[in-house]
Amino acid sequence: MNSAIYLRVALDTPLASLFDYRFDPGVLPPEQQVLPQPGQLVLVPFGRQQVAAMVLEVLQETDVPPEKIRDVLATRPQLPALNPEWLALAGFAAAYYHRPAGEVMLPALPKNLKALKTVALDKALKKISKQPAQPVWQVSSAPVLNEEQTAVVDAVCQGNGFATHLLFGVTGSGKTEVYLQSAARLLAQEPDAQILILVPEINLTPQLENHLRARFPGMPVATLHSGLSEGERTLHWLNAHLGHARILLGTRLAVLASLPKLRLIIIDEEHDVSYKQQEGLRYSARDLAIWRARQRAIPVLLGSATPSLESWYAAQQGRYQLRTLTKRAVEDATLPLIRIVNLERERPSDGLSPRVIAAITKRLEAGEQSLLFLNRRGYAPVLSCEACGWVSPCPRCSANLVLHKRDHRLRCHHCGLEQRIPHTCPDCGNIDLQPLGRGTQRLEEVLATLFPDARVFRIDADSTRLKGSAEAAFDKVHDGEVDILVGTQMVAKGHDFKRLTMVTALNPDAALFSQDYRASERLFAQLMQVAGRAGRAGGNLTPAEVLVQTRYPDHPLYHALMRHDYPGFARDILLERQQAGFPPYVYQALLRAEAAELAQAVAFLKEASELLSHPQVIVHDPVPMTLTRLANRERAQLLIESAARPALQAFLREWLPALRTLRSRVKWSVEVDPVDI
DNA sequence: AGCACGCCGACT
DNA sequence: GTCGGCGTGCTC
Repeated sequence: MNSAIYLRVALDTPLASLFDYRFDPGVLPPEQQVLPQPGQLVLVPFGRQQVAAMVLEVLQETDVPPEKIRDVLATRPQLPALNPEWLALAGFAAAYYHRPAGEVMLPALPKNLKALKTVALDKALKKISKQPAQPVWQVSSAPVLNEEQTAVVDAVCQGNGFATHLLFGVTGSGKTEVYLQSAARLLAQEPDAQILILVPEINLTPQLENHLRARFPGMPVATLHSGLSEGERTLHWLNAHLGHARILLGTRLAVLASLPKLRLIIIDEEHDVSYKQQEGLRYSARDLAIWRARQRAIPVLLGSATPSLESWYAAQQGRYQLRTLTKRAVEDATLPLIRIVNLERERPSDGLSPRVIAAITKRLEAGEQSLLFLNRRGYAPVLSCEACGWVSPCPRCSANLVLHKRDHRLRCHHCGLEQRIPHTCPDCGNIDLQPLGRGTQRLEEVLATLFPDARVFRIDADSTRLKGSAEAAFDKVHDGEVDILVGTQMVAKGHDFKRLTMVTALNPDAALFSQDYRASERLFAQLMQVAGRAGRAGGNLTPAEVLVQTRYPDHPLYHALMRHDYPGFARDILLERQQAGFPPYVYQALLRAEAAELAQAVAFLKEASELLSHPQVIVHDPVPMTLTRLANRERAQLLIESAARPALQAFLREWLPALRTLRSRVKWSVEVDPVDI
């Protein structure tokens, strides 16, 4: 007879299996002797480490040989179990992206819950127990919605069960107000409902949080994003988990938060690439959010001025409900006039065409702001030797080192390598090395020379490296201490600059002919978004103007942009995608391999590609990645496609275990629904 | 992934 | 004679 009890747990390890441990209350302190339930955390020995584990099953017996079985070290009875719905969500994510369940579940929990010591957890729980049980909140006065907005709020709130609403509206059409009033109505109707609001990058878009706090005084709002301290993260996560927080505002990682009373999910800027995790578990927060809404039979509201083509296509097919806002909701505000500057005719000097210089001058005279958008940081993308053609290569990557003049460095934007700037050409000894091309630092320098009395300011990843400095930089622009703002895509997001009436995209052409078929979709979204920075306030200002400098003035993308015609652009691109057999008309997965030698990586992929076939799945030939060498590793990839998602999934379920049996020194990984190919 | 164990080259 | 290179194997 054997009366032992076993717990089957998930661990944060790449190993595909679950692990069984003996639960022996006799070895535990009295308060930890109660049997843990599925969804609860325990601590277990694993190898020579002690790790947190998620309980998935309580077992009376186990197949694991007795000599291997070890005892649970500690339990966490003070932490209520994650509910079966959450376990199912994490389980789905693990299965869909083909990673072990523990690799999804455990990283989704705050570190303080997983630590050996419980002091931080207990402290947070104590703090929460002192919060008012029934917080009193109200709704401060809200703008009256127009008809279109009202219809969306009605549809979202009155709908029964699961529905995906795609809220399509240009910048300034009042999407935020739809979010706020949908939230207000549901929270008023249901005393314990919770709402999840996802935003791309909370650090760059603090405005929604400010709006929420202003609109709902007293409302328990929790936030989750990478900028929180561990203490804050624990507190906010627990408030969501225990049902106290009524609104959870967060970045993509918040999609895996525990929200037992979740009633509505809102995804702002749903097309934004930052919803896709790009390392570790490469999940799409948008896709998981939609799965989660379906699971709970609740509505999900996706908002964008330039929806992802996946979402737009789903709306065309009727899988999503398209809700369009056609009017600018802000009084007086009009769409900015977008004009093309033909660089073949209007010759630029130092990257600035005469028309752009005139437009800046006009804003300076009017005391208004200009924004110059250049998606390339650093001083110049390469340093070159005109004598022999040498162009500052990165010794570790198949890329060039970028000149950062101010800190006298050459820097690789891919692997982070830094070098001093050489005085002579390493190849031929020539002393005349020239910066080639233009980055934001050089543009800043050019503008300072051209407009000596103007206050020129740059915002990019380099100028905002320190914590909090991005916010300070944006404040400076808001406070009118800047006349000409130079920025990368960082400035395209979220911020409304009240006195900004001119925006120029300096050099957007590169994306038109990129290898990556998604580049034009991203470019259109980016230009629409950056154009939306101009002229949001209306009033007594110069009419807003957006200039796009290009050598391809007849490109259809720019023509659609001038017409503010996302639907037209999307129609063209979808047709191209359909003809070329690209997503959303096919489903893809990518097998990536890296090794010291490219041939090893390719050989591994070749062998992998011959391992298995499936009638509905196409396995392409291995190819080197666009950036073949990264940090001295040679990389190649293999594309797998199918017109049917279940077929692709079935193939991967069989194929990946077989790949693991190929004993190879090559490091490999699989990505489902890749965005960068 | 960690973290062992394990067998071959350059140092005190 | 040891320190340490990373190949191979295991983690309930």
